[in-house]
Amino acid sequence: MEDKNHSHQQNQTRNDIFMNAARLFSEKGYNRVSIREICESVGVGKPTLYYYFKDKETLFVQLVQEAKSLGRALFEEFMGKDLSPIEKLENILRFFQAYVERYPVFIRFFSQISLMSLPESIELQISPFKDELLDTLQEIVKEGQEHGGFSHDLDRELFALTMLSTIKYFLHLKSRDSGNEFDLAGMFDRLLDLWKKILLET
Amino acid sequence: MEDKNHSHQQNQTRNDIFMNAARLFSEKGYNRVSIREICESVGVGKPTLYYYFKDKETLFVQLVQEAKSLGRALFEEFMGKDLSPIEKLENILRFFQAYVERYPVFIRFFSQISLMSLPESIELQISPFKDELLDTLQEIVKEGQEHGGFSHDLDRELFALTMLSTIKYFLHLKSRDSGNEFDLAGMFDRLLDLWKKILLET
Amino acid sequence: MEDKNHSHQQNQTRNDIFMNAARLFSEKGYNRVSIREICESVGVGKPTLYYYFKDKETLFVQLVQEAKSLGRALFEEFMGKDLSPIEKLENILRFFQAYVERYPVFIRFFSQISLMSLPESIELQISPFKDELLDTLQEIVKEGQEHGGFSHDLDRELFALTMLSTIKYFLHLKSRDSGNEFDLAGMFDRLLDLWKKILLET
Amino acid sequence: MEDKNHSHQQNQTRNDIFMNAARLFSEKGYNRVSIREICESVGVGKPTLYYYFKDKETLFVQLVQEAKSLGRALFEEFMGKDLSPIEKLENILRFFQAYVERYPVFIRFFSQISLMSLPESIELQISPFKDELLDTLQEIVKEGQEHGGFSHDLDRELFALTMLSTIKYFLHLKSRDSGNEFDLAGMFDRLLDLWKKILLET
DNA sequence: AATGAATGAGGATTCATTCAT
DNA sequence: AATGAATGAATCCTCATTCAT
Repeated sequence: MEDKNHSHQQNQTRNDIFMNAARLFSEKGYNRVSIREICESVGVGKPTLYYYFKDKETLFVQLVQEAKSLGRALFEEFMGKDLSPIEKLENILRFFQAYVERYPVFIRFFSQISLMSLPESIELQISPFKDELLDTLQEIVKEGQEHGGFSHDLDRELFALTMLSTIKYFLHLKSRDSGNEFDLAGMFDRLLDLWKKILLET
Repeated sequence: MEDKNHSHQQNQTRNDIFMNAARLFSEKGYNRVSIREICESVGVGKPTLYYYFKDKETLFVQLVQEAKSLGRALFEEFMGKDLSPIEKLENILRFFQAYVERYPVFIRFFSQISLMSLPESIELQISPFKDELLDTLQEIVKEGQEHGGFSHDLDRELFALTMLSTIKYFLHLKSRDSGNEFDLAGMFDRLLDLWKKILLET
Repeated sequence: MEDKNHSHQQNQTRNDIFMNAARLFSEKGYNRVSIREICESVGVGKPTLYYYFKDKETLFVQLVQEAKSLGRALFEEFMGKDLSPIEKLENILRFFQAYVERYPVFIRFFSQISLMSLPESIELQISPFKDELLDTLQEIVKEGQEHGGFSHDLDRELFALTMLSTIKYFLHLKSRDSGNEFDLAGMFDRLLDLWKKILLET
Repeated sequence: MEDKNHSHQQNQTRNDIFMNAARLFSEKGYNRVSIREICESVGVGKPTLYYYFKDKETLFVQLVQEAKSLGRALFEEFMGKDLSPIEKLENILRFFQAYVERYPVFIRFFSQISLMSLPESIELQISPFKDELLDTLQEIVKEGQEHGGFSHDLDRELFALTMLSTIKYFLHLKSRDSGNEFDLAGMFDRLLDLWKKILLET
């Protein structure tokens, strides 16, 4: 039990740094958050941060990886095997909703990443991740066209891109919505209706 | 004559600073471009920059305003009075194409703006501009539904948003496309086809 | 039994720190070796080092004293009572050869000491040791002049200094000779020949 | 005239930094002198130093080059063409005396260089300089043996090394002699006498 | 005997900005 | 209209050292 406590305490500081950094980065971007600022927000000295993270860059990259990893894990929960294409699209939107609710800090952080002006060294480490979602969306549409009743004369690639950009835009809006006025769930419902109308031919 | 020369020279330096700053900001973001870097790229001393621009912030804001203003002027050229809704949508895409071709630096800069992590002070000055385009798009769709043959049971607001985010996303991709491999014109053609198919009911 | 083991283990760690510190200091100088570096090279935590040594300074000074003390012990082996002055000179060179072979780390360390830029506090503790060798050399030459057949009109003090600086220079060269290309023994033989030629008048 | 003043003022600060840095480095070694310390000793802010010198390393390397270059220039003055080997040796010693008198700061700095523990990057830039003097000394002895009446059965290489190390040792002593108690000139006179006695066979 | 976690002080360097000229 | 020189404040990061366990 003592061991657990110990290990818990250990992770506590590290986690505090982690979460505060995520929040600050998502609020102000990489360059405008200083190590000092992070440390002050946590209430530790600078060397403590450097005890847990090699440097600012590493901290940031680990943050990205963590956000991705949590996202992927959550995504799995929503991606059952035997779903119809429409259900899959629905679940993708539900997944983002859930992500937003469960990790509000990370979604802001995550939705900002692609938009931040980052040091080149970081971009290189992050870029490989980019837009697996686009592939997923395309495949769903393809599947839908093949045996899901989706309209055949629809530009598959382009429509997937449209869906992707819209989702991202909504997440972007939500992440900037400090007063919780933006009803993401409602917007996603309407979005799904729109997609259905477009995709399903009569 | 001397005066003119003088004044021309004056504008020349100012303009050099302006354009180099635009290029650098669009390439690397606000925070990662230093005054020194801008001055070196122009070949003048730092006080020269401060002679023309109050400070870094002012330089940036003026840049935004200039890009907006040029954009608006160009937009007028494409927005004739007696156009059908579809033609209007087509022209909006043509306008962006033209903007990209005519002001390649500014489009990159402009497309970065919303994405940059900016000091709060700047954010406040810029935000009022945001997304007049969304209104325009909504009105076109509305007009189309009223007397343009557009599908009536389409979520107007949402579809406009979809269009907006897709355009932005394409401009974003184009602005990051260093090797000129991204065929914006072709994509816009396909996009217009897609929109037509969706909007025009049979 | 357990106690002995215990105590042995204790000395082992202490000794590991000691030797690694000696090596690192001799390779890079006092300031450029960090406590972290020493600890990492040994594979212990920093507090362990501080358990055995009060601080960096103390560690260094103890290192100097140890090197000196080992040197002195070895020196005694080479300084028999009934040696002729020439034999004494020869044995001094042999002593340094032996020191180099037996304590390669310490000789590097030792030869660096006088050259390192050290904190004042350390300098004060070390300086008293300086150059007992010079006195020894002078006395040998004096003895040789008095009843060893050494040339009488030789500047005793100065020649001793010449001998000292040459020995030191050779040790310095040897200590920097990573590839083991420098033949110290051979050089010392030649050096002894030279000295004989100079000291012994025909 | 104004221009000269201007340029003088300009060089004044730079030179102040230069000389203070030389003094501090020679007193305490590279690592233990901080940029802050140099700036405080001159009375300027840190950015001023960085205005004149790229970084600490560059400052140091330029210092070395300057000391070397001044040394070489002075050396030329002492190395006439038609000198006898003995006169050449004498002049080498006189040259060092002159150097010490004319550039007391630099001699300390210069004599310390080889002894300092420097960052590897600096050592690489400096090492090419090493010990042209040894070659010079060897050639003089060779010349003396061939037609200067120097003893033929003297180990040429070794004796040159002996001379070199002794000179260096004296300069080292002088550079550490804060109270000006060490009579370098007198020592050099005695040294020359010793060398003559050894080199010139009867 | 040894450790994980934390610290305060200080390191070199760069920033946007301004002065006198 | 333009410059060389200077600055205060901030940047990221590392140091030797220590506390509680």
